[in-house]
Amino acid sequence: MERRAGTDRPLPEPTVARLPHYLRIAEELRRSGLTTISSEDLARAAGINSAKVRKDLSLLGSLGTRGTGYDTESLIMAIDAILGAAEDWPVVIVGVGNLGRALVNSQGFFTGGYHLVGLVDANPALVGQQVAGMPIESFSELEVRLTSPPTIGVIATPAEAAQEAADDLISVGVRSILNFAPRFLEVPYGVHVRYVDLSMELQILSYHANLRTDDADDASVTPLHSGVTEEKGA
Amino acid sequence: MERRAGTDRPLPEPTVARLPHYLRIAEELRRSGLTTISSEDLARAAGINSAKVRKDLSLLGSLGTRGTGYDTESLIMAIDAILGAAEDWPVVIVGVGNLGRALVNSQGFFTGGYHLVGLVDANPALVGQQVAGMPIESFSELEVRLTSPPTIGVIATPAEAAQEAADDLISVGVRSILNFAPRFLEVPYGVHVRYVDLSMELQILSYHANLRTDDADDASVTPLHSGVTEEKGA
DNA sequence: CCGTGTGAAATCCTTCACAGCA
DNA sequence: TGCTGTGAAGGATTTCACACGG
Repeated sequence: MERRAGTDRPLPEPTVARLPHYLRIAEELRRSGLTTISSEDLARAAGINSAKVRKDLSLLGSLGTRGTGYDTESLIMAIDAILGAAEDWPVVIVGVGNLGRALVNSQGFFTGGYHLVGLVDANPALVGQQVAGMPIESFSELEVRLTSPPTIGVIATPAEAAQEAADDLISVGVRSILNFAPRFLEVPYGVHVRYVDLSMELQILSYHANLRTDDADDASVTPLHSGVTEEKGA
Repeated sequence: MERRAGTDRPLPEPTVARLPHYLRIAEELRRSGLTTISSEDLARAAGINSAKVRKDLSLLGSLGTRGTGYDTESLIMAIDAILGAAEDWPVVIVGVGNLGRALVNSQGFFTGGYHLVGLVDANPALVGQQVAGMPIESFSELEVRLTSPPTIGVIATPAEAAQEAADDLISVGVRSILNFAPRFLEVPYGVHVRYVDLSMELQILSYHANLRTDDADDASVTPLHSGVTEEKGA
């Protein structure tokens, strides 16, 4: 395995969060048959400014051609390489309620680079049922069945069950967790957690709605993904 | 309507994004019967550091008591006031696929301050069906029925339909949009958009998994919510 | 004595602006 | 000439560290 191009130090998180956007846009371009794109156009499509695009992409190496722009194909390959999108990572979902089911059935969720290898629920009434062809198991069943640890664990349980789900996932070797439960997770050093909290998103939006109510008018737009990130470990 | 306490200028976005966490933690404390909490403990529960907590809360006014900490009840009231969580905002969901259904049925999504006033889908086959007691409508039906604009619009359509959904929502007066579709939305000045992109979350996580593969070990934890935000308007 | 509130320092990210290559 | 790559400037947020009030 080669190291990636220009950089050696880890990319800034904001940059990492934008890479999937660039990737998606580039893939769309490819479908449209376009072979190059300028930072200006990429920026427009992503809703950001072109300097940010250039800075981000320059961190992946020298992908562009002066006077021309970025080659669609090279862009896709470079971002794929960084995000590991070529790897087809195994994913386990814990918690098969409304959200868990929606994720399993959702078109886009497992697009490109991810496949479901397990569906776990603590409710014995659900164990044994099938969702989209995948049987629901207890955690111990999963543990016995899997030969290698899933790369990513998705927690879609109620808040009360989230910490235990995390502990279980970590015990089978998961080091990256996507947590939909409204709970902060305590995890050991080296484990990565991302939080997606749907009700919180509404609250953040209503802050702005509320501003407009009190005040005159406000006028900013919050874009592309939310994101609080806490450093654990160090 | 009174203005809020200490501040007059809008809060920094990272602070706004953390307020819902503090709110949730404070509500839990209240259920546990605790009446005060220190910035240190709050920080631990939120997975951040205490200076950040104090800075954030100081922006809402002087809520704490030196030597003691923050009063749970005052904290809740202050954050509720800022987030408009006492208002019970009307919400419309566009796109009743897997995700849309999951949101409608999801416990936490409409907790505290939000209620569903409309469910829209462009698919005529779905219009007329009921989901959790709410009938699915076409957009024009919604438009005719509503007397006042919903505060928040949630887009849970496929990517191709997202821009049109946004345009429709804006045409009925929505100024805050939560977009689950993997598409950047073009919106006029003054409209707020937040993006939640599930497949993107996996990609961001696998970046870190990929790092661990190439390198030795990495050890950061990405916390509380992701977030890219683009400034539109100004 | 304890823990908040807060200037000041440090860090991180974004934006500018332009040199340099195609 | 056009557009990338990038030092340098600017802005924003986090963290430090400590004075002050309870």
